Formats: sequence, C-alpha cells, structure tokens
Amino acid sequence: MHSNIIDVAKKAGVSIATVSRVLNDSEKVKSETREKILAVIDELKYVPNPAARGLIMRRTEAIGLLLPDLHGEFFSEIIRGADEAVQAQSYHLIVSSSHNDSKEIEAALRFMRGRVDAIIVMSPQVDSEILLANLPKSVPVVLLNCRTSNPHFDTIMTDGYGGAREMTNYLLDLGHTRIAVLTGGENNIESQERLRGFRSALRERDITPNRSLEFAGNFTEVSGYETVREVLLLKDRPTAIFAFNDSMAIGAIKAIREEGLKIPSDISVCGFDDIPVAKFLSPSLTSVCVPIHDLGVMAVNRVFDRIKKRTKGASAHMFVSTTLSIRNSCKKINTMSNLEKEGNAA
Amino acid sequence: MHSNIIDVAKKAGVSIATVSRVLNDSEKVKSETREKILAVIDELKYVPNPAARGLIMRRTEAIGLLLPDLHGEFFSEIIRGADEAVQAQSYHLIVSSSHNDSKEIEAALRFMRGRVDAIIVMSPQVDSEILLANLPKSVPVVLLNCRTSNPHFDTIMTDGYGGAREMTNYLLDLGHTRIAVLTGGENNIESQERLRGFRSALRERDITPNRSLEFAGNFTEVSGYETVREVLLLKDRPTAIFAFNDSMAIGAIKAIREEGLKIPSDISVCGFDDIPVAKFLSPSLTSVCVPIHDLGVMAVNRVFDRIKKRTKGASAHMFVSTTLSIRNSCKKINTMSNLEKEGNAA
DNA sequence: CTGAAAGCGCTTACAG
DNA sequence: CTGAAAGCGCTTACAG
Repeated sequence: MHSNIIDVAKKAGVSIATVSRVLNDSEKVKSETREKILAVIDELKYVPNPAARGLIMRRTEAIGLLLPDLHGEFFSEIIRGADEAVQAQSYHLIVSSSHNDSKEIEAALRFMRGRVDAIIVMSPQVDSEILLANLPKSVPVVLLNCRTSNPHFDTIMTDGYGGAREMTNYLLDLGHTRIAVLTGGENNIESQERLRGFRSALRERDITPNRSLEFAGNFTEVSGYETVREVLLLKDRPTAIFAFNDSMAIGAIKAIREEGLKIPSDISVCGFDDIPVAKFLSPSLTSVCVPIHDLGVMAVNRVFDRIKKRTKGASAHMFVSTTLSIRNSCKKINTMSNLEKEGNAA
Repeated sequence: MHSNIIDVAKKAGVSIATVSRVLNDSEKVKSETREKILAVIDELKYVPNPAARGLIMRRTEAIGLLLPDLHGEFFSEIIRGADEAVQAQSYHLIVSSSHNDSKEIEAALRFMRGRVDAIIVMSPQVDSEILLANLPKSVPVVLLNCRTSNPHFDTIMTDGYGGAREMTNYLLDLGHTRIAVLTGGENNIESQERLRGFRSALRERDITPNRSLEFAGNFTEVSGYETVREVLLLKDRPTAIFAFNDSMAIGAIKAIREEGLKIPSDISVCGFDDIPVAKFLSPSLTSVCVPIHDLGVMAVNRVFDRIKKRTKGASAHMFVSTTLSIRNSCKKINTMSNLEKEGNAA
C-alpha cells in the first residue's frame, strides 16, 4: 500500500542502507546522492514505518499518560499541559483511562509497553502493590498523585494538605466555624490529604473536627449536588461548604440556589483545584489553585530528563504547592445576625 | 530488559512458533504443551512486543484521534466517548491536537501512520485540500465536522444550521428581535453553519440580519467575555445574546454580571453544545444540545465497522441532529417595559 | 562515501 | 500437533 525503504532505494538506485542514512542523517552521504534520495522520498511520499523503526531503535517518540478518567476540566487540563510539553519535543501522547480499576490499569500499561518511551501515571485510588506490580521497569515512570511512595520512581504530589489547611484558615478567619466538607471518597489519596489539612487547621484553632459535617462525595458535580441537598436539610445548617474539588462545588451551588439561598450572603462555598471555569461561575468560585496544566508539563519534562539522560541516579520526589484563589463565593459571617441569634438565645 | 518470545520458547523447551500459537490461539496446540508455555509466560511476565507484532500483522489495536484542541469540556467529552467505545473493543486511543494548524496536522498524521488502525479527524478550520493531502489511504478515516465533503471518506457532521435555527426561533418566540450573536470565527465550518441557521431563522420571520450584531469570537470564554463587554456598551442594547458555544456564553455571563445586569430579566443568554457544566451554571444555561459524547462513540464505531470489514463499499455521511435544552437563562421579553418605551417614544 | 548482511521480535505458510 | 525458515521494514556495525 505505502511505499517502503526498498521502493525508495530501487528508484534512487542505491542501497537501503544509504536511504536509511539520509533518513537519520547519521553518516556523511554524498550530497548528490542525498538530493536524489530526498527527491524520490518526496515523490513517493515515503514515510518510514514507525513499527519497524521502533522495533530496532527501541524508541517510539511517544509518552504514555494514564489517568483515572478523561472526563472533566481537571483531567482535560492535565492532558493539555502534557500534550504541549510533548509536542515541544516532537513527541506524542498516548492517553488512557483507568477508572481507578486495577484491571484497566493493567490493560493500559500492557498496551503501552513497547509503544511508549516513558509513562506518566496518575492513580489516586488504586493501591501501591497493584500499581507497582504492573509498572514497567524498562522505561522511565512518573507517578502523579499516587498512593505509593516507592523510592524507585519519580513522583509528583500536589500539596492537598497545605491547600486545604490554608483554605480552612481563610474560612475560619471569615468567622465560619460550622464548615461542611465534601470529600472525594475514602480511598482517594488526594481526598485524604485534603481532609487531613482541613482537620489540622480546625485543631490548630482548638476546634474539634465534627465528623457529622464530613460528607463523602466522589468528585463529581452530581455528588456535590446530592450531598448538599442533604446538608441543607440539617437543623443547624453549616455557614460554609468546602468542596474538595470544584466539580462538587458546582453541584453544591446548584443545590443551594434551588433552595432559594444566596451565595455568599446566606452560605459560603469554596472548592479545590481552581479549574478554568471556576472564575466564570457566578458568583466566581473561591478555590485552592492547583497548577493543573503545569502538573502535566512537569511530569512530561521530568520524563524527558530521564529519556534524554539529563538526569541519572536517584528518583526525585516533587511536591507542588497550591495557592488560594479568593473570589466571591465566600464572605465574612454576618456578625449582626450572630448577635441577633445570641440575643434570641439569651 | 524484558523477556522475549525466544526466552519463553527456550524455557518451555519448544519452538517460538508454538509459543506464538498459544499467544494467538491460532492453531491447535496440545493442551499439555499449552499449559507449560502459559506457565512460563506467567513466570517470565512475558508480554509480546507490540512493535514487532504490529509490523508483521499490520494491526496496532489503536485508533488515532486528532482534535483541534485538548482543552475544555467539549473536546474532553469527545475523548471520553471515543475512549469508552475503543476500550469496549480492547483498543486504545492515540490523541493529538492540531490547533487548526496544517503543519501540526501533518505531523500528527505522520506520527499516526503505522501506529493506528484508523483515524478520526475533527478539523473545522483547516481547508479541504491540505487535510486531504495528508490523510492516509491505507487505513479507515472518519471526518468529524470537517470542512471537506470528499466522498472518499466517511463523515459525521452535527447539524449546526438546524440547531441555530431552532434556537433563534425560540428566542424570536420569546419576543426577542435584537439578538447579538457571538460567532466562532470566519473560517470555522461549525460557526459558519450556526450563523447560516441564525440568519435563516431571522429571514423566515422577515427580519433582515443585522451584521452589526454579529460579533466575531473564537469559541473561548475570554472571547465571550470581552466581546460582550463591547456589546453592553451599545446604545441600543440587544435583548438577547446567542453565543455559538457554551464557553463563550460562560464568558458572556461573567461580563453581564459585572455590569450589574440580571440574567435573564435584563438580558437573555444562550449557548450552543450543551457541555456538561451548562446545567450547573447559574442561571442554568439554555443551549443547543449536541450529543458530544455520542459523537466520539459514533466515530469510533464507524471506524470499527470498517476495520472489522462489517461495512464495505461506499462511504457514509452521517448528520447528527441537535435538540434544544431550555433552561433558565432566557425569558420572554418584558412587554410591559416595551409598552412603556413606546409610550415614552410617543 | 556506500553496500551486503545481521538482527530487532514477532507470525505464518510450509513441511513433517 | 510441532519446528525450521522466511519475512514484516527498518538500522547499524562491518567491510570495502
């Protein structure tokens, strides 16, 4: 169907070795010969077969990216960052989703073997052993927000603990003490870290974390929506809701509005991740800014350091800080009405 | 590094041909032999090299997906749908972004050659010739919302014309006649179709399209935001804004709120695509629902029909209808205040 | 500067 | 049921 290197060699009247040389400009070829070959390549629209090339060179010019899901702005941003970094090196991306399922992880990793020069895995739920057992030893691997701390691999973690702690302090400073959190599920490392940060901040102010205000979501809009409908039914309603990601915050906002409440005057809401749409919501969403796009870039660049042997030796463990993006969805608790309440109570 | 078929054959005391047979269960192998080989494969954690396999079998078990961008919910949904469909067949996705740039398209398509069994291309801007010149002849291709109508390839188009027409009729029925549109750029086929539908609907009601109410955006939130800031400065402000995608509608909403106007009481806003977040905005966004996820699924399934030779012969041209998702961002124009206006004018 | 040949890791007729 | 051998399309020492 397609022409191959033999067709080119024949038509140019040279050996395939010479054609290969001009393809890779590996060795000196007489410029006259080179020109002729180039002309034939052009004429035949010849493109080297990457399978054959990959087979012998053990280089695929592709990076594997395995994410829990391909759905939503968060993963979309990771992919975008990774794709940018990869394209800058004339590499390409092979993406796959695992849905936090070990069988799917195994299948994806198996598929990638021999097809990629390095692998980036983000897997906040599947546990260490299963993941490690399936990770190839033959290519560089970067673990992104994974539950493992195996020193054999490079890792990148975002500071979920610090981010949640900072956001919680912000809420406390605004006067909120009854704060409901929407978590991302028990087994999710990111959710765990964020919960840890939340509780720490509380304890630092001598507030005992109230487990009945910790609600289990799953990082989706729907779970935010449904959970907050429950929350709003509480007799002693929280004054603020801290969703552990922006998707759940979006669902929360919807539930709150449906109840006829105003944000932030009736109740404050904040999220985590600071996905691109956050600033466009109304009210614009206060969130913990995770440099999502940059996470993708960093992971790819780290992987290239390995591939290009710019880095040898011990694995690196990077820790990415977060910042607060303060917008309009949280406000100082209304001390007036607090006074009133106290007055009523008295 | 990794064990290969020879290692397995040696350890099992058979020829590589026999190992290959159990790998592909192509021919009968004595079950005793099979067991032994399977055991060795397991022990050595042997995985066939896909490059070698692809080279000889001309089958890669991967589908290429080339999109204008990997950014945002729209493309994210396409990818998700495609990935689902592909995983159902134990295939994998190789995604790439073109940024509507012919050089990048060429590079991506070149990379995919030999690495994928079929290609899905979405390219609403780059023109026919360039695209067609780079499309491989050796694997099935599906064109998604492309500017070409080359009968050689299967195509899928969404009904941008019909969707825009329907939405415009809806706005007209609500009493709006001064409707501003935010387009997606001159060279974008989708934008062109939507504009055509918009103008048609107007003409059908004997309204001459007013070019000064057609604003050029580029399908991003930012362009929606900035354009609408201009729009709001108009002396004779439109009563409705029809953004040709939801991202621009989101930007528009932000600009409108910043001006202190209420949606929909002061001004109606609607979008196009109905991305997942649309229903969670406030007010929830009225939009033209494009089955984005399903578009990805359809393209993949079409491609499998070709690969599996379930379909032979002529190319198919699919046309995907849209529906209206009516929510809370548009309302009937306030006839009272119209009367007042008229009263004032009189 | 160029060519003949080996080899990357696999599959598949062709024999037995 | 199984093995020896050719071949997929390329690259790279090894000779000249």
